[in-house]
Amino acid sequence: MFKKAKSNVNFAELEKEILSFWKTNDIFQLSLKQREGNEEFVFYDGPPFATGLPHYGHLLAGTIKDVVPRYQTMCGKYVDRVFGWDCHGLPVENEMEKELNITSKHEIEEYGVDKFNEACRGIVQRYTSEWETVVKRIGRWVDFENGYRTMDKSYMESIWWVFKQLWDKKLIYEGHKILPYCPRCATPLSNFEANQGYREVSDPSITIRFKLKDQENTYILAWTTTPWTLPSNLALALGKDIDYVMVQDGDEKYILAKDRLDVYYKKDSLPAIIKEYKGSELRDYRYKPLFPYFEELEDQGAFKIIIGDFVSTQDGTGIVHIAPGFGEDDALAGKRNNIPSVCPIDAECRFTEEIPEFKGQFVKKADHDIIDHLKRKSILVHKTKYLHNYPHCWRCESPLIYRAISTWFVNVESIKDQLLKCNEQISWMPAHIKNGRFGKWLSNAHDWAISRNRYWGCPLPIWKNEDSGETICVGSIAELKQLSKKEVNDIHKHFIDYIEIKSKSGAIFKRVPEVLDCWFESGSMPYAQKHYPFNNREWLDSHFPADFIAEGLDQTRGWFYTLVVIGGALFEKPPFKNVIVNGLILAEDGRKMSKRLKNYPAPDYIMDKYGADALRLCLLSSAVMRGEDLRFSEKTVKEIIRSVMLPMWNSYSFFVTYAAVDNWVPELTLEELQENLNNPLDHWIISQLYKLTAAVKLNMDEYNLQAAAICFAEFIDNLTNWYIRRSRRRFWKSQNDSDKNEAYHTLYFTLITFCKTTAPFIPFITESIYRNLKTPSMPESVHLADFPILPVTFSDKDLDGKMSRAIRAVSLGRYLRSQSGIRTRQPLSSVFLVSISRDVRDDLDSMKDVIAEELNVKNVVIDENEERLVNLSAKANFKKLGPELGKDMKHAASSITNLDHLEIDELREGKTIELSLANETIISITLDDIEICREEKAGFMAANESDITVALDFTLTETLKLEGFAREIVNRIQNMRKDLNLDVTDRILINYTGPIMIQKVIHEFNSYIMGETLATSINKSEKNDHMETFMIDDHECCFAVEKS
RNA sequence: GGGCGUAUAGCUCAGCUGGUUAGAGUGCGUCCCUGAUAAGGACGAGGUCCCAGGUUCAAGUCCUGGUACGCCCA
Repeated sequence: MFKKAKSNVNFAELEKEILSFWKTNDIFQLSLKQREGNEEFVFYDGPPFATGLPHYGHLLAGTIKDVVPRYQTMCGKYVDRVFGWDCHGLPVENEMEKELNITSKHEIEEYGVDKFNEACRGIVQRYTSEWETVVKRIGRWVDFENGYRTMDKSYMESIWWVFKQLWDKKLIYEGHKILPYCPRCATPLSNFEANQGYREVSDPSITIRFKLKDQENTYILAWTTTPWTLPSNLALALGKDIDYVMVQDGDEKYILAKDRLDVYYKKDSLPAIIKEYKGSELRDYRYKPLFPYFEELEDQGAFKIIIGDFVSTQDGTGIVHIAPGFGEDDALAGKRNNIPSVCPIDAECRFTEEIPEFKGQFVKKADHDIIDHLKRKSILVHKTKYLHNYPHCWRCESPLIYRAISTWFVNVESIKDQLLKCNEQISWMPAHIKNGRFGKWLSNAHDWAISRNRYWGCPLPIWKNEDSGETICVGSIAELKQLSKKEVNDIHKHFIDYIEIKSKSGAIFKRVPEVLDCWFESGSMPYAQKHYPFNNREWLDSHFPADFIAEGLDQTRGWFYTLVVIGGALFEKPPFKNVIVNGLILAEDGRKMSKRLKNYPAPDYIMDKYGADALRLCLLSSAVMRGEDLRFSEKTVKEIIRSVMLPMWNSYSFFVTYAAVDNWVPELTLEELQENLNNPLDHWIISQLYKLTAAVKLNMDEYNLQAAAICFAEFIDNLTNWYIRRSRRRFWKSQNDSDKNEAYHTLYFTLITFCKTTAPFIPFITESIYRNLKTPSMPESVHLADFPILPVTFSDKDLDGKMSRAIRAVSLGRYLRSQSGIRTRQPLSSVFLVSISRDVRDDLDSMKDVIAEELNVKNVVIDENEERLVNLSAKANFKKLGPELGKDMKHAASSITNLDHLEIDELREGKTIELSLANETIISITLDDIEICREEKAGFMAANESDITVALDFTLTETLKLEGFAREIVNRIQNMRKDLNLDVTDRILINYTGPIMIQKVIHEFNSYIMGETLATSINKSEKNDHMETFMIDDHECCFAVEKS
């Protein structure tokens, strides 16, 4: 016996009950246990930063990370799901600094690195309970208890192992490189960190003049947006093929790009051009340094004109000031031209004593003073503001400085081919990421700067002898113990910086101060999460690469990249086989979601109001599953409630209502049922069910979650608005005949199978429905069931076609009724279904009953003589004729349009017709070469769509009219039943008053009315207060209904 | 400046390898139906398929060049 379902369901409440059911009964654990020993489906969970609360992006990725494992589990796989936390790095340090009211590295060291790091350790778990709450609320099943943390000793030791592997493969080196550097955090950032903070800023844009040596009053005009780099200027770069001019401006001569003249001079006062050159002609010209600080470097090749391919005439003067210590182009050009490099700034980007005039000033702040200085010396010729995108520190928002830094690198460029090969083996969703965004990024990969001059992170396991520069790389804690002869329990910076290694010769090695980029740590996750290879040595053989990972588009240069670099370098394999890359969730206004702007509804609010299922399905049905942006709005969640959740619930509620009335229980299996189906409606919905399950499986196996999810609404629509609508009466028949039993079975299995199919997507509502519908022999949770794979014999394409023709005929009939103004409740004598096609006629004939009932007509007349109702014309079949005729196509099309009725008939009889075209070509055509168009004849009540024409006989006989009245009366009484909240099985007593006409109807259709409304009596009485008054056509009548 | 993606109805989006009235849902208007439904059905209005060239008998679809937006990198 099934419990009745609440008709006013509250999904959020229902979900909370399900959550507690899962928890109490340990369903997640059971779902794993049930598959123990089966083939594994390996999933890696990318660790979020342990600081900050989860937002929609996390919910989205979390949903994907839930749907796929649930599906794979239902398909029989064992899917371990372990949560992870990214605990190290600047995000945490930053949070701690704020809390300690500290703003510089200097202050951290004063405070004490040990205290600082321990404080960091203390706060990383601050939000874990909030995370757990939200992740669980959205319905995600994942193991929190055994989650990995990048700060755990075991995890860190594996990182050392990874590092040592790279070291042994000679993929780690120390180098100087121009890197984005945060002056506040006093650390270089990786390039992909730098770009997280691009923002439009206004910088000074100045043009300055460099006096050429050996030439009277002649200046080169150069341009820069970083005045503070001018003291470090060591060269000027020109484009080889760019045209430059020397112009006379008063007493002075200036050199600049020809294309830039009109920017510096007004059109009507262009200066005289004295000379023109290509850039290459000016190579090696020498100029006088602007500042005296590095004058001596002239002997080493500085202060001359060089050629650079990066020079353009887009901005400035077409002449670029080169400070090799402060720009990637600059450094490279300097190296090529044997120009030395200077970098006169300290760790916090303040000028050193090399620049005495500005010593101690933060470089960006010194811009102003430097400009002033240049002005006084008459070096400055032009000054304005320049708006451009400039990178900022992604944590503290300081503008970054590009500067030469000593850094440890992974030599990614040397293994690039390897990595590209790995990428070939990865299947990306959406596919274009593979050779697009990710592939392109990989082919342009630079060496990866992995050291950070910070504190809270996994230390680089490198010990260095200051004098000789020799280095030792340590690959494990045991190795460190052995080399140092010290006890080691924790390998965070503040524990191991004091540990020294003494070589046999007595040389002392000290650890280098840097810690690792936290992306190196998360990229080591496949190994470190299980403390590989120190533990679980064999584990990796069967758990690498992962079958599946999923993260956002922003991880292209993040986790996806670091996983591939490390996996590729270590094992020459891609670390994952399939990846879903989700897009960004934007606010409804198309902008980023912003707490400050409050331009989006909080996830809690959405889940409390509509439930997690609706939110999940809303996300899963959208193109955000294919890496596109989603404008999220409450409306789209509501739409899911309307189109899927409610109709699904109502179908279920309908079923249990009647099953309870009849005490119905299933006796057959799905297979037995399928073999014994008689009613075409049942056959049809089972066939639709087959189509649904097959489509969901196909799309899930291709990781196309969106395509799978959008199938649900269509199925639900077919179920509610055709199957149940047309089958409704089959459930009321008072006797348990076999058709009724068949209907019950069909709807029952349809609901259960639908639940199983959609359970990975909407785990709550499906669980709730399934739990009520299941028989004792079925698993206690839908998530312990197998994903339904229906035998192909369930599919009946023939019937699908028949039904869709019937639906089309009905829709045409409804159209005719709406045109004529005769409502469906008014029975009509006949509908004419006309088609020239025998197949169509046969199909419609087999669906006669369904059509008659739906259109409320007494007779269905099938006919082939469509020409009585429609005019025929012909149109070329472009797809077929186009390739054959080529240029003649246009002429043929117009000749075909002119075919008359008789010619069309000839073609339909199978004859071939010769057409002579306007250009005198003769072609012969058959029926296949044309498409027949039909247009309803004026004056006839007919409607046509392709090969079906429908006409209705609108003649109303007295009997039909009376029956129409009877149905009106039934309708009014049913509405009253509903208003009284009567149960579907309640019997009623009817009293009425009305004119003679109504009395006649009630007399004649007495048993019909009573049967339809479950009335035990219907009596004429005096009008009283309990009665409701209705107008039926022009007849006023009153009814009173009470429960008998 | 470069890479990748997107651009179709008021809104959210479908549209397969090019084929002739460009679709759905929602919103709006009118009508209809209801022993499950918070629903449902029918019809109507609403489109220079971002722009400009090109290829082709035929372009929303392919090519080239632009524009706008998003993300990423300089």
